[in-house]
Amino acid sequence: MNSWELRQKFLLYFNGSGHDVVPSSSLIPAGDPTLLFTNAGMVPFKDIFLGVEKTSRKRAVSIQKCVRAGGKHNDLDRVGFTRRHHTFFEMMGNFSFGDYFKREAISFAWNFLTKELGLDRKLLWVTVYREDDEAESLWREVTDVLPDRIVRLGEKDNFWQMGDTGPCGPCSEILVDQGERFSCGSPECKVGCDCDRYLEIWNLVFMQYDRNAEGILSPLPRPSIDTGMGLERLSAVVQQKDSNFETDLFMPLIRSIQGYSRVPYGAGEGSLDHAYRVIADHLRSSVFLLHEGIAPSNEGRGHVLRRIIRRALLFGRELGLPHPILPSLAESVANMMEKPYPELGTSLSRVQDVLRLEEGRFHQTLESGLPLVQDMLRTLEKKQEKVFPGEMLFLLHDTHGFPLDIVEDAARMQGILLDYKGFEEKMEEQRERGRSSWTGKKDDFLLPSDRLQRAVEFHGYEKASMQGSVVLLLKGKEEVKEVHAGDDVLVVLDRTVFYPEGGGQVGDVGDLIGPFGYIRVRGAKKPYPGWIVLSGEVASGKVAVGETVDQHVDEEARQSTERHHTATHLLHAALRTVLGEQVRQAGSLVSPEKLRFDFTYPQPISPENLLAVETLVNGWIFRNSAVDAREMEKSKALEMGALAFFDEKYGDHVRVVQVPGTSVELCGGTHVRSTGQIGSLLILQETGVAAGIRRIEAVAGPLAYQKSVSWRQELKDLRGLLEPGTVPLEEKARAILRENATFQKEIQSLKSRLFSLEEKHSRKEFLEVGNHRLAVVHVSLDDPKELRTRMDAIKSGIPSGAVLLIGEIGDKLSFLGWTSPDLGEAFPISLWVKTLSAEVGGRGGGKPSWAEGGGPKPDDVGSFLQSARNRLEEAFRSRFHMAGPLSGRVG
RNA sequence: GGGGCUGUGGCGCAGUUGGGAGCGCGCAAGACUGGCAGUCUUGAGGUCAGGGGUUCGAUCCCCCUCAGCUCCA
Repeated sequence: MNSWELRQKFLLYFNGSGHDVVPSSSLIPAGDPTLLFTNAGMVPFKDIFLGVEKTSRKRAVSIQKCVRAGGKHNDLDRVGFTRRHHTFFEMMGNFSFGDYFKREAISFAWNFLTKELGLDRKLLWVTVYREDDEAESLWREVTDVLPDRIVRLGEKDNFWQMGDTGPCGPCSEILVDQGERFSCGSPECKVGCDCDRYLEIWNLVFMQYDRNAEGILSPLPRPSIDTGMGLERLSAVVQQKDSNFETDLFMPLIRSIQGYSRVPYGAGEGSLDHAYRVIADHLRSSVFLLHEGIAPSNEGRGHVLRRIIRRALLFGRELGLPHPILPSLAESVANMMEKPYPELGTSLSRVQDVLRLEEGRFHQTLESGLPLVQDMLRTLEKKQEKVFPGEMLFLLHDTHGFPLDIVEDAARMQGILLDYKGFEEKMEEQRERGRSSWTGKKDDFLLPSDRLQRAVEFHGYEKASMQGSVVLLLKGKEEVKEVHAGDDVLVVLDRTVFYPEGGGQVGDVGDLIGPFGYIRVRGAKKPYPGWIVLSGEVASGKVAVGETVDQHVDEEARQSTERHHTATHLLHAALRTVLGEQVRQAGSLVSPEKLRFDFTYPQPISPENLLAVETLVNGWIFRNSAVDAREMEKSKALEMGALAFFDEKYGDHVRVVQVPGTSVELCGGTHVRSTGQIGSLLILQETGVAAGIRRIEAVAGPLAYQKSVSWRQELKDLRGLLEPGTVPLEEKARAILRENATFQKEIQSLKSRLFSLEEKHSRKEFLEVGNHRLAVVHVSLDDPKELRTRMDAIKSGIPSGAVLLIGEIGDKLSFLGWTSPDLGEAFPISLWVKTLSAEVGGRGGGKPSWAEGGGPKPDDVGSFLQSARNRLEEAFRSRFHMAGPLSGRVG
């Protein structure tokens, strides 16, 4: 029986007994920031069991896709090395919400296994909770389980709870005896043993208690049922396979992988079978996670995904798989899962793109890191050392993102150990740096949160000015009763129109006008929930606690901020429309000057897409839709599909800002009344801020207009300068650049011809000693590089000899010396360059046969040159008169 | 938010006491070869990411900006 038939049978069986078939929900748990991924079949029903969500549904059946990886207890490392561990799996389950209880649950499960699937009851065992007599007697009553096959176990195995408090209860498991050969061999081996012999296939949870904070259990009014049976395990049992990986849920994929490797897959027996299993498992989870819009990144879910993908690639190396390999294997997954999950096909090409990108990135990482590892290992070998330094490990990890597993593998072959302790120390330093830079910014607020009896009322959504009375005053860090002109102050009013910094929106600025003085407000913050603290400076007079002040928010700044804030929401929606749902807000800054929006996306946004986003936003602005902002219950907001982010905390009542048909977000900020007020949006730049996170900066309203005016002016000025006539400006500019390049080259070649002509005329002035020639040439220059061109011209006429070029440029002298290769040793010109440079107060040096130097021009250039020439000639003459047989003075 | 690394012909990369910008592939022309594959010769192609500083002189050292990678928060 293949897995597809198994799915059908399961759903049909329970549907036939009154269960609604509920399709698998997303791998990203909706509205549950505590959970990284959906990791059990009951996750979508959690709120029902907790009593938070009301439903008319009494019974449900589902096959829920799940991911277990990352988080606290993560056994990612074990996947592939056991028969049963997976990162991605499917959980079949039937659920009762206060409807049937133990009797039916037991009966349904037993009947399905023995009657529907025809499993032999002689192979089945049952466990119940130590104190659950009811369950044991029910097993005896409603099933024909063999009497000696019921085992009682303790809380560890057979008591289930969701959290420290809340619904919980005993559970009961059905196990399959796989036979002697799966046993660990211990004489103690029996049900409950960790080995593979007794395989748990179905867990029936009897939710019957509610545990309160003190740990006391009280009976639930409406006990419920939650069961879970892994599709992979059941398939292995039904298909009589030794491991989950041999079933039709994995084998097509494993065979695809095999097509790319020379290493055969040995059905659990081969030496590299674990690599096959890791890759197959990880591909399943990667494809499903990517399908959900999760992108590989450095944090949270994306980080887990990246680790999974990279781990698959790591094992791909063991099998010698080619690159890129993941995109084609992803297709195998999509094909294999086509029947239950046809939607995989629609996202396949996007999934493949991301995989290709990530694979390439990983490859790059390896290529940059591997040489470093090899070098280090060679060095260690030379030094006969056996420990790979932690500092190097840290460098590999921190700078190159290099997987340490690979280092360990490579090191092991030389018997070298890794200094993980040193690595951890470096890592801790890094963490400390991060922490201190973080908390260092946080200015601590001195007063305790209960210093304020009543929460500050916020009226900034409706108006920009109102009265309020002064409740607290701080001068610097000290609480005072009265503040005076020039003081830096913090002010708390009983009610305020000043928006406190939050949700990315900066705090308002404005004025407080009291009876005896006024304060210029620079910003507002929210040090604790319910507090709003204004900061500013007393501009004149004095202000005291208890006084009533007129508050005025700077409306121009506020309006500009509001335009930017609403524009941010539109931008977010447009990005999701153009680039896809994987775009997720990763940070935002909304100020009067501009908006800055960070979001997850794996690569730079193409100019076309950026334009498309900008056009879309402006279209929405011109449509002038009303912006609706109101408070409502959180559950209702989520039902509307409001975008909420996991790093934000919201109470039961939330504020929802909606542009009908375009954008719905939970947001506490202030907004324009209708999109038309934004005027227009102009994207200024798109940049990267970290791997996988892009940043867009933009301006709206008058600022956008001003910006475009200044761009127009720049263009106009350029046109005025370049005078393109009817030719497009860019083309004109290119033409000028091209022309310029040609001129440069022509000048170069003209100069070198000129220099070689000059050189021919002056050749007769060269000093000749035997076959050797010496030239000391003085020239004036515009560009120090010209010396080289001149040198080329001169030395081409000197087969053997030396040249010293002295260039005058501005108020400096510049020397360039050359000797032919045969004289390099005999007459090292570098010494002369060095000496002469020092004489004029500069420095110089180089190789014996080629040296440069220079310094400030001496007062009497003429006599310096003369002296230099004389000394050089003298040295040259004496050197070669004595040395050479060609000196002409033989005998 | 805070660190680390990288940026050199179209592509992949070298380039240490700071002293003439290089290699491989690709491209163009020519030669060898019966043809192909190939070999050889010659050549074109560079704001050394951009800007500033130190210096007689900067691809190299220092500072800033931009881009990419990466770790921490």
